[in-house]
Amino acid sequence: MTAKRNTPQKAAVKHALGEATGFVSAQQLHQTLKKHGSTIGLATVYRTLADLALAGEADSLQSKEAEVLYRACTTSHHHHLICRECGLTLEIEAQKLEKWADEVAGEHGFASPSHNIDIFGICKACQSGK
Amino acid sequence: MTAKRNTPQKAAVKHALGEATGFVSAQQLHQTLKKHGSTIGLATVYRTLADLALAGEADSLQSKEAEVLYRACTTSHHHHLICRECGLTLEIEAQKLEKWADEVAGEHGFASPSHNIDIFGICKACQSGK
DNA sequence: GTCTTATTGACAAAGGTTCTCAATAAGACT
DNA sequence: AGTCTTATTGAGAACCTTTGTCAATAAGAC
Repeated sequence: MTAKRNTPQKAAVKHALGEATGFVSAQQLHQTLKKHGSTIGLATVYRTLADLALAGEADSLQSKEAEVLYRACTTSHHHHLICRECGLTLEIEAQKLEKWADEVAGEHGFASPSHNIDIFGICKACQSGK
Repeated sequence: MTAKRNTPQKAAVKHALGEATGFVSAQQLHQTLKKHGSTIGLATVYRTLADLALAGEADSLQSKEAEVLYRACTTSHHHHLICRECGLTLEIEAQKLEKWADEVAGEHGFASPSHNIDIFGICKACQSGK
């Protein structure tokens, strides 16, 4: 069996991802880690994030600037409400929505439906903040 | 005022985008255009597509492979049901959904809500086809 | 402690996209 | 038609994120 090993690097990435508020890029995480004294390599950050995303311990999201953003999250299926200014992220559930999406797919004869649903806006703090 | 000019290149990109079924990448469009004898530059294709997207004459979408896909579309707001196999794309409307997304944003104090909603699946043809 | 091998980190590709800039040509004005 | 201004083009370089390479390291098992 593929024996996974626990390394300080993986723990560091996990921790840094947990500390971050909202979504962060692999590059940002790498910078943060180095700033805190780590000598971790960029490739390792990418590899670890990909693993976490695969394991369902992190959510990934394509930003408009063509980079992938990650965020620590619960493993259950959910969507996001994201502030365009500060990156604040709320997890939202939507049973109705899941059902709706699957229904629409079914109506048109599509099998194995999946979906991308993310809502963006400006959060309260950023509206009043400046 | 910024005076836009009408060039054969822009017309060519528009036309090629209209001919394409489903979403295509800038690179694909560029290949297609060259295959048809055009000497258009890659940068021009990118620029034109960005303009079209801005003008609401084309829809853009981030693929999983980190490239941006474009598609000619009606200017009204809508979402997509996309086949993962062949790229067949249906435009779908969802008044309820729009309302729901805005409500969720409002409930959490978010202003200027917008959203990304795309549904993926395997279309009928691809299910039976092979 | 020793051994095996998953993992690391530095660097080098590999994409997609944007920038640069001289050359071209669209539209306006005669 | 001819001239002028300047938006636009095309070729390539530059940029950025991401993935691959590979010798060196160290985690876990014995």
